[in-house]
Amino acid sequence: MKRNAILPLDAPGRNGSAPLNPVEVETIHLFVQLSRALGQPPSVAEIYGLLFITPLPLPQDEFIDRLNLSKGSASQGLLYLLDLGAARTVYVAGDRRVHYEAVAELRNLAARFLRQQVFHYFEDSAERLDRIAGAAGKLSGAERDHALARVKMLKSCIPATTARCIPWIP
Amino acid sequence: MKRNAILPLDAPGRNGSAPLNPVEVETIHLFVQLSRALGQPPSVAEIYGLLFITPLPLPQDEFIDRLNLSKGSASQGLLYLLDLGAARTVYVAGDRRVHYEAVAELRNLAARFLRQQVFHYFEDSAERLDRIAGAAGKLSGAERDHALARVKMLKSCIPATTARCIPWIP
DNA sequence: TAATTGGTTCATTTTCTATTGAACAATTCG
DNA sequence: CGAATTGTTCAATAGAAAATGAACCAATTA
Repeated sequence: MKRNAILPLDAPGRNGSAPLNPVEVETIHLFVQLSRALGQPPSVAEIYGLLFITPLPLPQDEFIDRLNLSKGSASQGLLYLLDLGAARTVYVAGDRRVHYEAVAELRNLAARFLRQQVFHYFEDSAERLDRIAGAAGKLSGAERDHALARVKMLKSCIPATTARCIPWIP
Repeated sequence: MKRNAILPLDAPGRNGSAPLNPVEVETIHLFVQLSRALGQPPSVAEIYGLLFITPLPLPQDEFIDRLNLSKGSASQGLLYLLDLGAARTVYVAGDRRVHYEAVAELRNLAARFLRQQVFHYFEDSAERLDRIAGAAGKLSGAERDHALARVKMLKSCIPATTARCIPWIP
């Protein structure tokens, strides 16, 4: 059976792991909400939320136990956050496990997110617009004029938008 | 059976409706791509794409026939676009059917989209942040300090982001 | 008034996405 | 070496989201 993706207020804390306190619950809830706006999976939001509010680096087990996640979700979610630049690994002496902490430079994070998750889809749009313009040349009068005007509109809009949204940092 | 959501290059054109020409196909494809980035349903993107590239107002039937959509999808999609402000209705003399045309002021459209579909999720975030800060006060030293710092960080970031993204128009 | 047309709604079905957990490295420990 | 620990991968599955189409309403027409 699948776990309840909604907040595990009653996290069992199988091992020695404490159940989530109210601050943690609310913070995680906030990020889950955010994730819906941004179209990211809730499990990833839960992981980032806990990372974000916890002052110490956490190992993978901690997420599995306290958030009641499967091994797979925890592993994948953490790798995803690393790739996104939203988490980094930390060395902890005397512990073989990899520990993670949140990257909390939210500005850079947002920029990276937009690039990787949103504007990625626009990469070939310029090329496609050229193809459309080419094909539009072969249409009859009114249709052609309208199509060319539309292409022009998109051409001026799409790159402008990406440029305007990411002036901060690579 | 369900229709193929991927581009109906071979649209049958049941009635007198012409199959999609290359310009239309490519334009629709572009908007479908865009819709993935923005988390909107493909059928809505198809509808908007056809609206956007067609010089004349179109009635609902046109979408059903040419995009091979179900009645329900066409109706819902068009209502959704109206609500979003991405389409408007047009009166066409001698035709009882409602006709639609694209609202192509892309700048305003983007602003409206962000407000309705993205920032809507942040509405109660300030309230939640206050609650988190309240609960954080009851934690022990280091945890409390960290939590309060995090809340502060979010408080300065979230409203700033929404303000920065929507300086253009209501 | 009955039949037709244009349109919406919503329960069901289909498709897609996220999550799970077992199988599989790779490393360290005894 | 064999057992235990840590972590990843991926096929199977549960759940969420989108699309369908039949039932319905309202307006028009014959």
